[in-house]
Amino acid sequence: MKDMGVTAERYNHRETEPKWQSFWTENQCFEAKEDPSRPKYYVLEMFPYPSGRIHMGHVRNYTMGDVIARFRRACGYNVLHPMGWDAFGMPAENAAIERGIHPKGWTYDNIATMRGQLKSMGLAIDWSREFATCDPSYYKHEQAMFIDFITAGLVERRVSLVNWDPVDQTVLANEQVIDGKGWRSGAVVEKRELAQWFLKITDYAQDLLDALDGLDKWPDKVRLMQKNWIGRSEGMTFTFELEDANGKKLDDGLTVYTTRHDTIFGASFCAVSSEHPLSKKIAAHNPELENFRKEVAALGTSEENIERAEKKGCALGVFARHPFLKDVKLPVYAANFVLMGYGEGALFGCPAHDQRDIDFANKYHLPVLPVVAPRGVDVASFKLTTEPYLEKDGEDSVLINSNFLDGLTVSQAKEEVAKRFEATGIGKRTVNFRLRDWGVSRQRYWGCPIPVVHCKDCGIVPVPKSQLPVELPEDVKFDKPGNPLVHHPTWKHVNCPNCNEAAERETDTFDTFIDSSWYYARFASPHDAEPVNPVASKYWLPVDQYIGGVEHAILHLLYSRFYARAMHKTGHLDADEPFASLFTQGMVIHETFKSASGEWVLPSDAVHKDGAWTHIKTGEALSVGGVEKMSKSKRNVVDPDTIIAAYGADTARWFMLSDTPPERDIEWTEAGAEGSWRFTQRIWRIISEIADLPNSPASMDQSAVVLRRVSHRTAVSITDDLNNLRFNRAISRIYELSNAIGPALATANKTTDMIGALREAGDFLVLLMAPMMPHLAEECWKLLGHGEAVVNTVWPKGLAELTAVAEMTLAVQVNGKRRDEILVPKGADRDMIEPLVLELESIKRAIEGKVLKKIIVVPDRIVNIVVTDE
RNA sequence: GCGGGCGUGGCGUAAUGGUAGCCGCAACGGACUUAAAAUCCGUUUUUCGAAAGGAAGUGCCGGUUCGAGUCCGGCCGCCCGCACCA
Repeated sequence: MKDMGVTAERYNHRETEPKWQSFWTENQCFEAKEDPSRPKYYVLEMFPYPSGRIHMGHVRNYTMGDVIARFRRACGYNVLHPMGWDAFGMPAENAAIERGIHPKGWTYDNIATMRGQLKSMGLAIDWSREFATCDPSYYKHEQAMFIDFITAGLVERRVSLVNWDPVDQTVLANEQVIDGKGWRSGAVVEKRELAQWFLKITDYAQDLLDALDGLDKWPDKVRLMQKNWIGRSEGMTFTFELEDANGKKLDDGLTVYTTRHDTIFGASFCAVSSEHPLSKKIAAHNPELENFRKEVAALGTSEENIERAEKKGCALGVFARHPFLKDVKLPVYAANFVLMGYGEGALFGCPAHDQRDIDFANKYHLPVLPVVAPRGVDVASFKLTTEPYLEKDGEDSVLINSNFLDGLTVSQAKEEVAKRFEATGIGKRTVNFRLRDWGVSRQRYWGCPIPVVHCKDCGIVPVPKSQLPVELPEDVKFDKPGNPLVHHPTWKHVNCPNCNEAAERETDTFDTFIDSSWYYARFASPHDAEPVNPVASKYWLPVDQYIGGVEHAILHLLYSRFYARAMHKTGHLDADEPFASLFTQGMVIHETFKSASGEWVLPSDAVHKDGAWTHIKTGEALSVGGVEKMSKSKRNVVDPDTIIAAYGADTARWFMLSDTPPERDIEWTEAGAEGSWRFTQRIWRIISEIADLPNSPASMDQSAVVLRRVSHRTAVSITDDLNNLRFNRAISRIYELSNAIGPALATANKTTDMIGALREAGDFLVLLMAPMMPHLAEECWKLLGHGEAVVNTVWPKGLAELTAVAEMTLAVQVNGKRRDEILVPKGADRDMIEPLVLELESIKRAIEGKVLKKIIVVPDRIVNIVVTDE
């Protein structure tokens, strides 16, 4: 180990930080090895997309993970803290299209830059496990597992409706469709049917829902969001008989899904999706309906449009027979609000008890018959016109106008209808989920190739595992719209692995969410020949603490949970849940400024003068925008490199952890950063002064005990705070400890015992802050004369004799209002306390002339004297 | 529309149902300095008071409790998620 050459003159982060980073690397401090004799701790932050440079959000995220990693390590855990790159995706391809750079070069260049930036933060990461998802050595396992998924029945290929950009020749995600137009091309987006690959996540809908209960270390909010997303509902599917306008029975029936079978007597129409087979069939010889279908398709898929669109329908000219009332016929419409993808793509409308149905009924002059009403209401006069009656929680409602259901409650009526449907065989109880199967095909180059071959004789043939990976060709051009893999002269032409005849590769690539659905497991054995090594994964998994943005609450986290189950089923993993504990951190936000002309102005160019903001150069008046998430477009981004260069990584880390609770948005301020920087200097001064003191043992002498108590109690509370990810509290405890050391240092005549306490306090201060400011801690530790590095030093424990409390100050209240306080031994009981408080002058005054009712004594908490006026 | 969360000094925040405002930022006063910066010491919820000492106070109204920032009910405001899911 080389001499680190510490001097006490100044703290120079520019020299110190790289020095200790090299030290940690050279000594392989953070390289994790399986060791069954020690408890493991796997801490993981959501890995970054290599977009170019790290931003403050990364700094915050990785600092939190790093504090946990270093803290757990000091506590004796065998810590795994890896880093990698979510490296496939559209921005690389866009860079290629816009600037003629190859996606691969662009991506790996970005990775190199960002790796350097992350290293400058001094993260305790095992870099030997690093990989990028665009490495063929990673995605080949993804391909192999996909083939296993096919064998296991977890994959389906089917035609589905997609948003198609006719100019860019590609499928767009819903978020990429803006006002019905492609976000890049501006072309009007079409709906098109394409054969797509799907992963059957719906097979696990119930399990994914049920298992949420066991994820008790996940935020309730995320669990609830997933629950709503899975969207389980219990209802019935049943079939109406259909007839034409002349009353002639048709061969087809109409099967609908409903959760409100109790309202069947209030039904006044049926509606099907315009994509429903019945609608398509009739449209073939009904031009009006065909026009309607086109109109619905042209509306696009943007949610905004859907929300604004008027409820519209087109009569099909057929009628559904009411299942219980043989003379009642319900007109059937194709309607723009019926989703083909949910239930049966068909429903019956009960206008009296559904807002959407009543809107539709009013438009097409259909009856509105209430069938549920508050118990005791006058049935004859209970009428509804524009607002449906919706039963509220706890309200006592019963069925009316409903034949054999009259007088039953909603749940009784549901049960009765269900029994009758089941008895006659026209319907059955059904559970439906909102969750859709996961479409994983993307018509993109920069993604993992889907490892199948299309053979005109053999059909779809998986690529044999021995031929994996199916590597992306590098010699592609982006001169034409669409997927370059389709235009590549040779790549897609292969022989069928089955019959050896000429065949074609699948040119679609995987959704990048697949890449990020199992990377955490690959980190357990990143160089293994199998996707996941069973011994390593058994030891390291699940991830003990996962940290990332709440924006991934649904997709990434749900896909990962599904993927673990799919890997379990195919023998790749021995667990179902990837992340035992989840933490979602807040964003980094910053003030914004706008010029009179409406242009965003850099916050660093805004100066506050005489109560108004002006531009530092032009003097132009500026308006203050909101405090918002850092974004390039609003020009309120702060570059971590600049901050680290100016103040050092420790200051940046400290600021990202302090003041604001980690789950909330934190505002970046220059003043806050300077405050953090000043504190690093203050620590350095304090430690330098302590280091100049002679060596002296910590004793229990009275002059030492006061400070020693602070040190030891701080250790206890910081341990608790870090175990619970309350970084902001841990930091305020560090401030308190340094505030206690300052005055003690300033005392002119220090006893030997006091010096011992000070030296101990210095040690505690350094060790306790080390997870947050690791470089400064190492430098201080060295300065204090310790031979071993902080990184190899165990976490300090508070001694019981110093953390124990002997005396307590209890508040003394009169009628709940604080009047005085009293110092008593810990555990003092009523008999001891009562006489004491009644002797207090302030209490005597407060209860004078009143009648004493009782005295509440809660030992070690409070005393409350209850008095009345008479 | 449905679901969830949050309202505490000038600001960020703290407070197992038990002395509201720890800690930080900012501001102000003082020390050091030729001066400034840095540093150190102090003040800083509002209000009455010279002081001692009072009074009010955690968005608003009510409830439970000896005691409510915290629990319950109802409003008001802000934020987030989902959104034609039959």
